[in-house]
Amino acid sequence: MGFALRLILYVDMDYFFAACEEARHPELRGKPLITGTSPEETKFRGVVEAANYEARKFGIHSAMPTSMAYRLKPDIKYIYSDEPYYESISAKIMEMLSGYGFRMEVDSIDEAAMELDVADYPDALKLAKEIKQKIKQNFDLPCTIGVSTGKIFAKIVCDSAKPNGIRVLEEKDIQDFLKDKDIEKIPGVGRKTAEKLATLKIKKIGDLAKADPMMLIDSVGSFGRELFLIANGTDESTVEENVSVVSIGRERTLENNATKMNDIDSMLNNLTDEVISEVKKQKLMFKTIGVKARYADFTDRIKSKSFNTYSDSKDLVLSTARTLLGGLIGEKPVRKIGVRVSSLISVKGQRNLF
DNA sequence: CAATCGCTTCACT
DNA sequence: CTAACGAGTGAAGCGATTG
Repeated sequence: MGFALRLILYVDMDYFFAACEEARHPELRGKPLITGTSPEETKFRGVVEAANYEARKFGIHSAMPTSMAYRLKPDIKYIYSDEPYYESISAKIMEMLSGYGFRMEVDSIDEAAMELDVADYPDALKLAKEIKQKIKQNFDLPCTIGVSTGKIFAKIVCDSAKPNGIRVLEEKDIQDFLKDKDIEKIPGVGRKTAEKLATLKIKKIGDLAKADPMMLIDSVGSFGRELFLIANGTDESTVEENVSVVSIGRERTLENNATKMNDIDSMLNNLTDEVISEVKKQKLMFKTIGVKARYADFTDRIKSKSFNTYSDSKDLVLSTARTLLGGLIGEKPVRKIGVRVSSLISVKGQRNLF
């Protein structure tokens, strides 16, 4: 007791959007359920955002086209994701967690890391159980909690304990736990990175641990160094209280593909409203405005423009976005447009670094 | 030649 | 039948540009 052992507790809500729906509509429980990105009328143009575990039994998972989910399970229950509602539940959960007073990093709508100041694993396990039970009692929602000596280790072990689990990974067990796991279990390693590393015959985290760090850096840049350290049991990640936002954007698929500015005007106005209200809510100003067009053939184009002063003006976003999009709309039909602001500064004055 | 710009790529839910 | 299915949010990286 007493010496400093850094312990991170990582909370990840299980199938969060769908679980929120089960919590407010208990009659949905026990049956396959998905929430998706598009309204009921056009649901087949969208993708699955969350799938409960009954749905996953049929091979359904997030990011899968909704049309495919229906092919796998024709009588599946579908709900159009109600993100403001999930956001409000999330805020309450995060508030409850921050009430513990530990350093805490909110990673997404359904994930958070807490840096504990307990001195041993039994205390951390006890705390994890208490938090899990509170989330169940207060919100009727399941979650999984991972505990380890670093944020990344805690996240990986959390993933391994899903759903509805708790798992503590002690320092002495880390290497052994990691070595047979696929490298894609490391946050930040997706398909492309995995493919690059596969050409070096690296598929498991154990392969990473034995690799030549220089070859790793050659293959995936500075990320290679972090990967090597992780694989060898060193997690340098830190829990950051105020991870500042780099950009704020909204994008949405049009009801009908567009070929003229006229076709996108109202969507552009809506997206701009949403971006501006988020900017104001977070008390930010921006210096760069960007747009994105996705064509019917699913190729994307983006354009952006930077100014030399900060602003939070809706009119500026609207007029700039309209000009930029004007250059992207032509023969090729556009199915989706987006608006984004970046180069952000906090209104309180100081620059938004880190 | 360092900082910024405009854009592409990638990850993740 | 290995193409086609295909939303939304955001960070990182990179070559080009600029002061």
